[in-house]
Amino acid sequence: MSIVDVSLGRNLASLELFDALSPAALDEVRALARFKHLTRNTRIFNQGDGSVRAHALIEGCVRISQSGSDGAQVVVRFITRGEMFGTVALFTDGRYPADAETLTECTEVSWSEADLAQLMDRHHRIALNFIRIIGKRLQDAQNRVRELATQRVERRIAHALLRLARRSGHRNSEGITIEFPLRRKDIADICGTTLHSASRILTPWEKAGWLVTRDQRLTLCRPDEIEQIAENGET
Amino acid sequence: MSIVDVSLGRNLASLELFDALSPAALDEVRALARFKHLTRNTRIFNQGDGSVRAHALIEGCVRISQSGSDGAQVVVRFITRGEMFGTVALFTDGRYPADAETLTECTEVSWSEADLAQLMDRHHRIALNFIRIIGKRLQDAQNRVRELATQRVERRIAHALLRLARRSGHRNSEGITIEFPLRRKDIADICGTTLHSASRILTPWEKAGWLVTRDQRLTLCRPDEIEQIAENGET
DNA sequence: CGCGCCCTTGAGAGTAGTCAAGCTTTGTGG
DNA sequence: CCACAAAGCTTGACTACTCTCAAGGGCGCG
Repeated sequence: MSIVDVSLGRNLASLELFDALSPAALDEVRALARFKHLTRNTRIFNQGDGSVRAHALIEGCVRISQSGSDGAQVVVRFITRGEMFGTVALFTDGRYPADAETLTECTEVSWSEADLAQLMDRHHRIALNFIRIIGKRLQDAQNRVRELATQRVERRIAHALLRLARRSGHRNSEGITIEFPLRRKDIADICGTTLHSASRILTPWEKAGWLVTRDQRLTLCRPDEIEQIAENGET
Repeated sequence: MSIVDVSLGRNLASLELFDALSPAALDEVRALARFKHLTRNTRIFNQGDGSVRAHALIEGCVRISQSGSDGAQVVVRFITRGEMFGTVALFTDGRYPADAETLTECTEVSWSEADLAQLMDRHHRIALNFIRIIGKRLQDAQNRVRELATQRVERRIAHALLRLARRSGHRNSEGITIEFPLRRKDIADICGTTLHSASRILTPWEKAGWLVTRDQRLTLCRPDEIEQIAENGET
């Protein structure tokens, strides 16, 4: 077993899907896994593609986005190290409902639908983990629906930034830096607004020193102020 | 076994969650089930309640709605005969994320979280069915996010009505009647708009003869016209 | 008959989208 | 290393969709 295998093996155990699995079971999981290294800005799958696989990210950042027949686009989710993606299509209609594209260099691992079904069959725990994961996603999605339906753009952006910071933020001397590259357009597509509105809202925040964009990375310097907006809808 | 038991037993087999289960397995399922009859406008559970159960509706209609801390409300989903509800909370945080209220007289059946886990453990098929069900819901939710983010109210209402008609519509001489009582406010809360906007949009459609409201039941007389609006965003 | 619930309609205001132009940063090739 | 192109961002002017506030009508029920 090479050094790479060892380290990947350890990483598999840290995926939520394989939480609390025995070493023997993990061996089986690893035997069926397909690892892949990807460069920046690579499509992993496209909306509508068949032959779906269950994916997990070992390292890097991936953007999941969905477009309607009219071309309008929303970002469904950002994926970071340790998270699963492409899971919605599994065991339902067998087509990816969204696109996945790498934002950085990535290492991903994936299993075919049939192999995953077999693993679940032999290790009941995996099925339960899977249920927990998509249950949480469903809650997230429903909260997002409520936000979109009831809150205004400024507040949605504040919420989105806080959520991203909480989930994938690194604390440093300036504040909390969100680890993946975010263009204004991405922020807009997360919040269901336009590039223009996003820009109009973020610029004053930058001017006020509440956040900084550098090299497409966002740092929240004053999360407290942004929290204010998220809560009250005003400064 | 009484006549009621027999008929309920048959009904259990028709629930998607217990699809393709052996008669023996269904017996186990039934043994752990708790049946309940409910009158109109009854709360089944409240947002935030603990000790969650897995629910399924044998007969009737239920509205699932969620409110934010500011009181704003959205309808998450309408449940009709044969569907599950209250599923999101299972195996995640153990609190209902929404309210459930009956819109008609109802018969529901439910299982405790522990009992369902045990059933899944013994009958792997149930877990797979469960995954399929919430996978589909997740897709629905994501599509809804996209609609809210990219489409205007009129189009969202058209889509919502068509979806409801497709899922719970009965064809008759006038058109397709949606089987549960829908107030204007409900339609608004489904589409993330206000009672006023919903009314302003629906009234012209009624005037044009595309739909009729009678006794809080909606009938789509001209689904083709509504389809037009859903597709093109114009008449 | 009066009250409550639901729906409709009008007027006005404001949020956010569209269109358009110019600026900054990044990347690439000479 | 510079020049130029491409991509991303900001900003202004304008428009319009949708919300808010307000008033009134219809219907059923006690």
